[in-house]
Amino acid sequence: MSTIKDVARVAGVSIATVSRVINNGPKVGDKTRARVFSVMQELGYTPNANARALVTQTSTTIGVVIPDLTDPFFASLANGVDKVARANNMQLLLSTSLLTAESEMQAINLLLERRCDAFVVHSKKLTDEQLIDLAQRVPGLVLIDRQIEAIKHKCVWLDNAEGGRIAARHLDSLQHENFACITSKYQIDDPAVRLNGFAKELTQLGHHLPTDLTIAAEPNQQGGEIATQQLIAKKKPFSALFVYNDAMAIGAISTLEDNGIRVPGDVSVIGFDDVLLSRYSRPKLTTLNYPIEEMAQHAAELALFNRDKPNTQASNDNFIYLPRLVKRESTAAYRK
Amino acid sequence: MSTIKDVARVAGVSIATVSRVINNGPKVGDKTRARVFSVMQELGYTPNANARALVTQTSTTIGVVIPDLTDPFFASLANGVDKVARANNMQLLLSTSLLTAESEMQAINLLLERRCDAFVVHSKKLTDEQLIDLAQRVPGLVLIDRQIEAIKHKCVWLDNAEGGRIAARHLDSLQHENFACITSKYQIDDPAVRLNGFAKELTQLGHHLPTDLTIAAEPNQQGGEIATQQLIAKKKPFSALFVYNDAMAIGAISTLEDNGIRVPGDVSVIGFDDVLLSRYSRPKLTTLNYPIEEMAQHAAELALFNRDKPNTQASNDNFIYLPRLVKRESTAAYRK
DNA sequence: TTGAAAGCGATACCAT
DNA sequence: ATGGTATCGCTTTCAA
Repeated sequence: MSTIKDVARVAGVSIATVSRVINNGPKVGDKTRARVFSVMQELGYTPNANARALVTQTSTTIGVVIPDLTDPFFASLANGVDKVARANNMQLLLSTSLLTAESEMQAINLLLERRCDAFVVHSKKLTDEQLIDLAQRVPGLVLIDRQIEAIKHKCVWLDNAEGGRIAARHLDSLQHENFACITSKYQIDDPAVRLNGFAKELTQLGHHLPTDLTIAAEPNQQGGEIATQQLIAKKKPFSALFVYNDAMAIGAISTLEDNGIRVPGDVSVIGFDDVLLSRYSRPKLTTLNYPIEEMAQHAAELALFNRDKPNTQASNDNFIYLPRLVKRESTAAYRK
Repeated sequence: MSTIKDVARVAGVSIATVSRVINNGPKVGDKTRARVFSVMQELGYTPNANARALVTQTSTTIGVVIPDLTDPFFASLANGVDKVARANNMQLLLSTSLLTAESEMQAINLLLERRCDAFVVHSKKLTDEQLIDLAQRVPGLVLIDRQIEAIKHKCVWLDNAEGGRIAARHLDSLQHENFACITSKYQIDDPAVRLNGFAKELTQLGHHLPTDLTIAAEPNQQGGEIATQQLIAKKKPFSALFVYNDAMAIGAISTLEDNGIRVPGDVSVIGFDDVLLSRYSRPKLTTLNYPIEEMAQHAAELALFNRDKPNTQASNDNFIYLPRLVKRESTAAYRK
């Protein structure tokens, strides 16, 4: 692969001049510029971004840490960051973190070594302390889907509790009286927060969520199916079901219908996340929209901004997003 | 951010020694090694991957070009490459190409500038000539989902025609006699090849695919719905429907059922791709599995291999994958 | 076992 | 308008 020196030699100019041509620098003679260009073409010259990063101290990359690309939720997250990268002529460096704290840390370290200009990190396993330490050392680092008070100006997150409350209000407004709930068995605290918001608001509204009608399962379709079977087995009446996420909700619906329970005729079901799936299901799922792509864009822009500005952490900003109710077909008014 | 010099200075050794410690080099005194390590810790030293890439001439990155991350198909592709990257202690550099030839080329160029060690490129817009030229210049470049004879040892692709044939055989084996088809209106040639394989095989089997029962639409759920409406409007009988992809197939099913046509009772529907969706739909979709993640892994490994080996292009290898029929619930035997 | 120094491929400042 | 050169942070001989 040819270098700037090769181009300079063939074109009969200095590397300084070639550099100017590459970067559309000022003051280059028209003839010279043309000649250099044609040599670049001829040699198939491509500037070396690593060398450039070394001297300019900017890598024009944004790093993203997510557990896994195949989850559409994280793919949307990455996509949001990619949009910002494109808009700034930068590129996405992806670091998947799988499930352990160790690999989350390693994923971040790899990005650090690349000297990314900005970092959007989704971490559930690292401790608050580890992340605070990191955030302090790295200006352009922003956490997404995590709320840490000490560095809240570097956290972009969703108000999960409010999501639970919105669901409660929605079902209440449909005159439901008997509630049930399916949650995730993984304690990464989102499930608990959502459920808590839901239960509290229900109480506020004068209802009651029976503890034995709250089932935890794997947060996927099959988990939803299993949890629903357990729910049905309780033989206690319920007409409104709040489910941890859309995949589980779809599983729940299919099990309900397999048992002759109509949705939303007999039971209203509400999911969470508003992933693609929810629009394809039948009945189409009522759910809470999680604007992850928008949040990711915001996080990326914030990270980029922080990198340039020194410590603006005096800022009192709070980057909380609210889930939005998307009424589709799986919830309806209660019929006695 | 501290550099190797800082570490050397504080530790009272030369940068050469620090370098040896970083890379677990041989011949370093135990005391020295320990001291250097502790200084690295103390200073929060992180080696600069760009500088390292410059001198070693390897970036330990694999570049991927895909149109868009939000399409689960491409997310799976990227995930396959990421697996290989992880396995080799490398990282994923992502370059999204959107839709135009220009931006596809630009996406590739950006990766070239980064001096990725390997490249997995999904390109539908660039010409054969452009890609051949590229493949010749860049040893570690492999095309995925594209078949170009001149560089077939650098192409990993799926036999779409065979997919069509498999679908035809499946529906024939279920005693169907009247066929219809929904295809994509975008001529990136996959649709035509699939359809062609389907129609040809049908003819082989003594059937006939009426041209007016072949409808083209947008390759998404809504497109599937619209096409199905048009199909129904023809008022010609059909009991077997081959659809370009799963999203369209799910749209087709919902429109059929909205019109009182049961799936698979009245009409059998078969999709293509086997994306997540197909397992969540009701009835669960019979489809053709497109092993894109596996193909992507293969492509990445091939790219890595080619980078090391010089020109092994004399190799007569052919990297064709076959789609696999996944029977679920949307197809059934024809009932008169 | 350790250090000095060349060099990777660019940029940018200082001359001319 | 153009060239010379120090420099970015690191690896890697070659000497000591």
